[in-house]
Amino acid sequence: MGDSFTSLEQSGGAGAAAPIQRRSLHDELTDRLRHLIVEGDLAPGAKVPEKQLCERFGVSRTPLREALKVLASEGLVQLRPNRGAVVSQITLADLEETFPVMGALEALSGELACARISDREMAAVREAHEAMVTHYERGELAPYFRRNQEIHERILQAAGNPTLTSLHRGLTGRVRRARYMANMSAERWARAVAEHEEIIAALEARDGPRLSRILKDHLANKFETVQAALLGSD
Amino acid sequence: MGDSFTSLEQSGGAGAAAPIQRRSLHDELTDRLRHLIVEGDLAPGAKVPEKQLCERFGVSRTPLREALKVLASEGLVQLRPNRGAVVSQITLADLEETFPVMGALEALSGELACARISDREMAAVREAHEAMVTHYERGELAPYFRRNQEIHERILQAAGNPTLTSLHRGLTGRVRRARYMANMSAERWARAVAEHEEIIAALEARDGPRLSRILKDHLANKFETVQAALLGSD
DNA sequence: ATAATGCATTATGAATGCAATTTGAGCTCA
DNA sequence: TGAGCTCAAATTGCATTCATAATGCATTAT
Repeated sequence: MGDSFTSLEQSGGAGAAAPIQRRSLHDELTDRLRHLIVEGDLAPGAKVPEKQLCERFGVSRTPLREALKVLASEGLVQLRPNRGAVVSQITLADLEETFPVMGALEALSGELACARISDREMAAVREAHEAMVTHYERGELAPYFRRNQEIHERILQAAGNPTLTSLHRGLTGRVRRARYMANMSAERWARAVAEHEEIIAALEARDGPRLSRILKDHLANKFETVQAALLGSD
Repeated sequence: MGDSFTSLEQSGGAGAAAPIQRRSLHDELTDRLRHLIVEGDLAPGAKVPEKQLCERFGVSRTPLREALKVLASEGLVQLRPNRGAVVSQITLADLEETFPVMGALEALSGELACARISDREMAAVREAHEAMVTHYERGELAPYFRRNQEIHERILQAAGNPTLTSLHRGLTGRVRRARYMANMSAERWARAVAEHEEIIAALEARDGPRLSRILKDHLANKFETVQAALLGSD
């Protein structure tokens, strides 16, 4: 899947000699649609009306349909022959099978990161962690989640395995759509922060196996949190 | 891998009541092209000539191009703006980052399988294992590999996690193209078989953590085998 | 002879057109 | 009333067409 995530890297401070950035429409559209879906602007279960979207983006159906095929291969939409695309629902069962996989991937990322992380990267993780804790103490949920996510992304980055990053990113996209974060109990939140303290400690100690274990458990706990939030019983 | 067998299933013994199999062209094409690439009929690095393929399959460029977009998102081809698609090369570095991820996924599959595998599934795995050992003893490489693969597929199946299966399948497709299996030393082969004995033992004992560890190591060793084969030094 | 330039050919990206399928409003008839 | 049918409108899948960029080749200049 997403070996197509290098968008940030390319635009680096190159001067006038840099190759002109030319993106194809379908590529651009794929990103835009993915964004619409992951961010919930297109509700799960909703039909994806080709015509409307074409008008909205000012393109013809061809590139839009190409984009839909790609999103279907990522599992974000489902294509029903002759009946158009629908934004795929994300069920509790989906999450139940997604989280262990994310756990396995993050565990690996932790192990690899311990072996390869640079001091600079470590400092960035630590900084994100401290910012996250501050947000936690202030009860700022959204910024907390952003920092939280940043930490996991930085660890993945430090692992230096694009395949791993790309698979993880795909799963994150799916999960993100569940929008569970609204209600998380104080207890669970505290526990998550405590786990993050452990993550940082293991990473600073470059203790791969330990970080691996912690991350796996962290994801398992996160799933329980999500489950509780979705069941509305926590 | 598995996606390449779906062509058989369709025509299989489905009864008259089975829903009529209506696949869209782009879907069918995606599978066919993927097959061509994974099986090496389209060589890595080769350009993908739209026109020729259109004639070959008797379709217009639209569905073919849709299929190419999907394959690009799977990493099997690269789309160069305005310059067409090329079958992506698989380098040693690619394998080096792919195998740990496969290892993590297989490790998870082992853990899940231990918790969920049925007696019937276990019997099938054991049967495949015994057949594989027989092929090993007879020095029949290709059938050995088929059975080998079957075992890992069955374990994945028993894990009951489609997301996991799907990610693993994607990586298998990439790796398969390396075509390393031709030359494997007697020593490495023996070791692989010994590891498989351990796999079966752990699975029969339903010892998830142990199977997990074995599978991870198994994949790491497999990577070494591949590496040795590709470097021609073993 | 070699390298650079301009032009014709070809391939690609996207829009449009058309046939097939689905959808659903209105109608029939129990 | 409502279950089933009919047919028009809308939607979809694919083919075709059109515009633009890349490639190959002959020509020219050095």
